[in-house]
Amino acid sequence: MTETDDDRADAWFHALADRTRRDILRRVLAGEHSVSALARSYDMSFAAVQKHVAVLERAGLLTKRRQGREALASGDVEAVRSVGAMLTDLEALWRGRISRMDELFATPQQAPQPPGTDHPEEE
Amino acid sequence: MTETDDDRADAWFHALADRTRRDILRRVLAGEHSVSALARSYDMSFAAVQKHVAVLERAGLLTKRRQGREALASGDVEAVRSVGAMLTDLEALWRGRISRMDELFATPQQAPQPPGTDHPEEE
DNA sequence: ACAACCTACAACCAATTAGTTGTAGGTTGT
DNA sequence: ACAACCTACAACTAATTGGTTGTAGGTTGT
Repeated sequence: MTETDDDRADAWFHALADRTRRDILRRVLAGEHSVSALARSYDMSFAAVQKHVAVLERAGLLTKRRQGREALASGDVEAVRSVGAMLTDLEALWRGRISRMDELFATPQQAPQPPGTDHPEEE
Repeated sequence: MTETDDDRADAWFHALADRTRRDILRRVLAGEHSVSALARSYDMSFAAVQKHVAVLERAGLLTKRRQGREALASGDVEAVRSVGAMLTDLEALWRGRISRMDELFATPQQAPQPPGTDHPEEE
């Protein structure tokens, strides 16, 4: 699998960066809804809503199960918690200045790291 | 001022939906960095990094202050917390779904809810 | 004064996105 | 069987995005 953490985070935040999708997510977290029931709630075509649902599904923020002719969508609260955890990690960075400490202690010369984690000079 | 909550949330999540911007945010949460210092950390043009910083700034996730010829960027942890709070609200919606299921089992008869009487807290 | 540096912004390009309409296939009730 | 319904996906368009290069103005050190 080539799915990196960054890929997952990209998908999460991209999915959340649209108010219609956030609203859909709210509804399916509160309870199961069929795609067509969701579509009736918005002033756009069924296909458009279906695409939004697909984006949320690809990001892992909701799951669908098939019941007869309907596709019932349900929010995945664990995924939502994972996104929240990412932000908590950001807060921790702020609190602890972890990045700066790494630089000061762990790198006598320079740091070999994933894409562009060079040392940012003195200021 | 016509900045709605949705506009703000759109900007937040859009800004976070790019791995370069998330990395920049990590750095400036850990400590102040000049734009050019940031730019040196990534394999792209200065202008590209500057645009990413501008996106984060417009979203309110970082602030810049001018010192001499440098623009020093610093992460705004309060904004990060606000984003986290949005996700917590989403979780609360999900918890409400469980409460309603409880209600369903608990009250086979009638269920006109007197507002805010009970507050089932469990996970 | 002047070269080196830092920032800002415009103009452009390729790729992606959010919407549309249209078509096709599976499910349900009569 | 058939009409009504639900879903999926393709094809298209307009707008946005993430990158580029180029230009211009302010700051610093010699």
